[in-house]
Amino acid sequence: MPEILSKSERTRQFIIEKTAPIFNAKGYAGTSMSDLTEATGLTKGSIYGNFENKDEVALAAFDYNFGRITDYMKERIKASDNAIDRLLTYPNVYRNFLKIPFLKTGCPLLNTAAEADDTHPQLKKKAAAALTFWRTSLENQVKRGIARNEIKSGTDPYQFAVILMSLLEGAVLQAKVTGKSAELQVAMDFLADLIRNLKTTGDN
Amino acid sequence: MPEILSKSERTRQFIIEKTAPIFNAKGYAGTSMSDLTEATGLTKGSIYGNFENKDEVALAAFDYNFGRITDYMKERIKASDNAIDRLLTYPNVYRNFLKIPFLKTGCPLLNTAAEADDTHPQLKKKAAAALTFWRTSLENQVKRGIARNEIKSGTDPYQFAVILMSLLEGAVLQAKVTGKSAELQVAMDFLADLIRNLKTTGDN
DNA sequence: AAATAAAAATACCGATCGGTATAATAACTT
DNA sequence: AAGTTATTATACCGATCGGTATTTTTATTT
Repeated sequence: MPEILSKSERTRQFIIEKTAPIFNAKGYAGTSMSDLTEATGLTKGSIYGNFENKDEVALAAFDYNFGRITDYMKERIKASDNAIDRLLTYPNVYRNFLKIPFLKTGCPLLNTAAEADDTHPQLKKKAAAALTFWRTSLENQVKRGIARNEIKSGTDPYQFAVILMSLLEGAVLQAKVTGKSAELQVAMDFLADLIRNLKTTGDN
Repeated sequence: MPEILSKSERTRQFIIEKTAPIFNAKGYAGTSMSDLTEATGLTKGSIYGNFENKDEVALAAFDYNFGRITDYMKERIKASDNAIDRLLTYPNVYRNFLKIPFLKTGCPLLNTAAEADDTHPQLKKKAAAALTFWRTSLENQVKRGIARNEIKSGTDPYQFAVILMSLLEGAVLQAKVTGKSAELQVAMDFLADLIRNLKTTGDN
């Protein structure tokens, strides 16, 4: 485990960070190698010295983009100590989706899934894995809430996770294309109510 | 109003019908002029004789794709005579989304909105208009249901429309990328319950 | 500091991109 | 059926596409 990152490791990371927003905004097909050289200030020789081809940059960029939003959420979720408040982090954060700087170009999962499902098997696979990862994480949050008697025992973790994700992604899609967050507010209000209804009643 | 379509009008329509699925599958940036000549069997000269440029074909293709799903739903909705059953048409149809032939390449609204929001102002505008059209249509269905005393008077048409659309689009996104319709089933079950809960109780 | 290894820049490749004159052909009009 | 108009095919344009071999520069090791 190197204390100091080698030049190539640093450059590789630099390329990913600089190009990830471009891939998210323009998509895989819409992003060209010259977009990448422009965004990084590097030459094609340098980029191809660190990545095999455009695909490899795109795949790394997706991981980076998804990792960023995952970290962002994780950070905010752990600020709460009970299952209901933790779940409420999702509507609370996504309510302001359009104003979160690194999400200005949209949800990487949404963008990548929509583009890649019929065109790019490798990206599709990554998007599918990210979706499963997210869903499993939500399911675990619900399960833990049930175990700690904070969430009603009858709650179906899988169903709840799918509903939450559908509401988030569907509302983000609408907000992004209309430019308004009214849809986001209404959907997040609804989701917040759903979550609060998971709460165990005082008795039992 | 011509009884007989001119050659160019027929060719124009032919081009739209043949290329619309390609645009939906590959997106605007991912679809090339040679994709269009290949799909139609025509030459570039012919296509450019009927359309100004690639943009114009793409815009017409979007209208065609969106019109198709709109007609498809309208046909099925009008088979029911009360507001609840009419609304239930959405979960009933979308439950089988992956198996509906002309939707194999996904929801045109979802695909176009996701790609165009940061890249193609004209397509974005069309997607936004389609979204508003759909939402208004849903709102009117709810309002009519309230007027006819089939839907609870307290129901918020705007909120309901946004929730329904979010659940549909969000679930379709998940189903398309995972290749399974389990998410679709679960989300559509939930939506169907939501709709049934709009029903007026016997008393009032 | 010199030698060596690694990384980045340059210059180039063939292929494809969207688009356009122009020529050939087919459709309409009389 | 002949003449005219509209439509389609051919052949080509410069620009850009993703990618690579080679040289120059920069890191790293000795």
